[in-house]
Amino acid sequence: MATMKQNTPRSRKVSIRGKSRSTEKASPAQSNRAGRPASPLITRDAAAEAALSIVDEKGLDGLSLQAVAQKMGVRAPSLYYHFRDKEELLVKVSRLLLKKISSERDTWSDDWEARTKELALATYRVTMRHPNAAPIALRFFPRAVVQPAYERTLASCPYKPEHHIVVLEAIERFTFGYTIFAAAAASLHTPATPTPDPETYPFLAQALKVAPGSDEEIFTEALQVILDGLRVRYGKG
Amino acid sequence: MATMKQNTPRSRKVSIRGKSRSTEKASPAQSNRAGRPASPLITRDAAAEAALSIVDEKGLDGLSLQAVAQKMGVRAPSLYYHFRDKEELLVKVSRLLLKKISSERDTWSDDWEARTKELALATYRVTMRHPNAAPIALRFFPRAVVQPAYERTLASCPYKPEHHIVVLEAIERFTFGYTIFAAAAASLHTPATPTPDPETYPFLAQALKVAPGSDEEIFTEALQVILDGLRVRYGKG
DNA sequence: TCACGTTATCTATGTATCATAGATTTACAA
DNA sequence: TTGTAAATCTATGATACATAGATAACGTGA
Repeated sequence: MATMKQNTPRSRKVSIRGKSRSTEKASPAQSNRAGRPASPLITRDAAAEAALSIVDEKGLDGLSLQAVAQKMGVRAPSLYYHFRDKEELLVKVSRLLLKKISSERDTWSDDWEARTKELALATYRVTMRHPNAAPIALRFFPRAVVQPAYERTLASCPYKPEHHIVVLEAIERFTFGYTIFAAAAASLHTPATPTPDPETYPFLAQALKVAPGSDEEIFTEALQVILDGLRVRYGKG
Repeated sequence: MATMKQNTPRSRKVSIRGKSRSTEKASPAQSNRAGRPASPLITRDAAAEAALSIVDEKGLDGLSLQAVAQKMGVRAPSLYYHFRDKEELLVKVSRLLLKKISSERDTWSDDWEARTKELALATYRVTMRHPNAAPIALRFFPRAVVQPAYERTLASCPYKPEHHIVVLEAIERFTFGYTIFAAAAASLHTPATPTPDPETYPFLAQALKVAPGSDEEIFTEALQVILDGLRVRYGKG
């Protein structure tokens, strides 16, 4: 029996293993043998983080379970102990993105319009930091998760209840839609927007020439258009 | 020589082959032997149509080249004679969708705002007829193809050139973004929007109860919010 | 302290899909 | 009539998702 424990003490072995595995390329030999490790190598959160970073680096097509496993220093099938299938991992990634959005600020305004702008901008910024992951967020968008946020929004909404759905949908879908669209354009695989030929497309060419500031400024400005529109159309004081 | 033409005339054979192949499940034996057919069995357009119908029926995950080939009564590798890879087929599908949008109406208004609304609504309607295909349109959105349409829009745009980009982006991204978001919600894989518990989410529950009409009406209304916003913010008469 | 069930990984394998290579047959032009 | 190009096929390879079963450490109760 004592001979069974012949190898180096557990704690040491664990730390070595953990260390080498956290490096970029993981250990060259990946792992030695099967069996339960001293402490778990995989958590759902860590797997989601690994997946997100792979998507950031190599795009959606580069996201294989093997790549995730390699980044974590484990073998691909081990992930199935923590996730039913790949889709479940992607769901976790989409929630991770939502979490990043809500923690983009630590305080949020009380004023409805200010708060709305803050939330929209946070969504835009976080997504544009992970443009390749935007389609994941779109596909697995967890409606249930955002309900509390929407409830809070409506609670301080200055417009009449019969307009609430339009207000909510207009802002939500504009924000996510605009952002996802912008992310798709910034992502891989999308043909770059061609510079319009001034001869053929004089208005387009001119519009681009005198366009204001950054993409984010354009987003903010477009959002303001919606907020102005709501005020005009649904009253307020 | 005459003996070589022993079999039934070409035209007949073709029609038989074409007929059996155009049926839902294609011919049971799929095909008999290799070699160039009397007339081509595959066209790029037909393949895109087949792919779209498969996506409509079985979702994006159900879209395999084998499924497309089966629907056309051919073998999967034959598609590679017409497309470099699967992606090229998807590009074709995204153009097919754009084509359906522009042919949704046969006449378009001259008035800028009316025309804008028509185009947005056409986009919404066509996309919602193919919600599973929306991610394809998003991913392979052919910017170059829509440039002429945007040029036309700007040509009659009542606002100043320095606002053109915001106007264009606000409307384009709202339209596509809103639509794609709505499509994603209507598509497979998305957890159904949970009905909010009136106890926990009183505002949300109330908002849904007094919500106006159909989804399309909400979209139209939200679009009008933007158009109103543009008018307030950027003048006009 | 030991034995045993549980936990968390592994290896090995199966299956599906994209993609390529090369064979096969027809059309068409010289 | 004959040869070259066109358009399909079969056969095969590579890769990714997924499952099955083996393996080893943990933890708990006797």
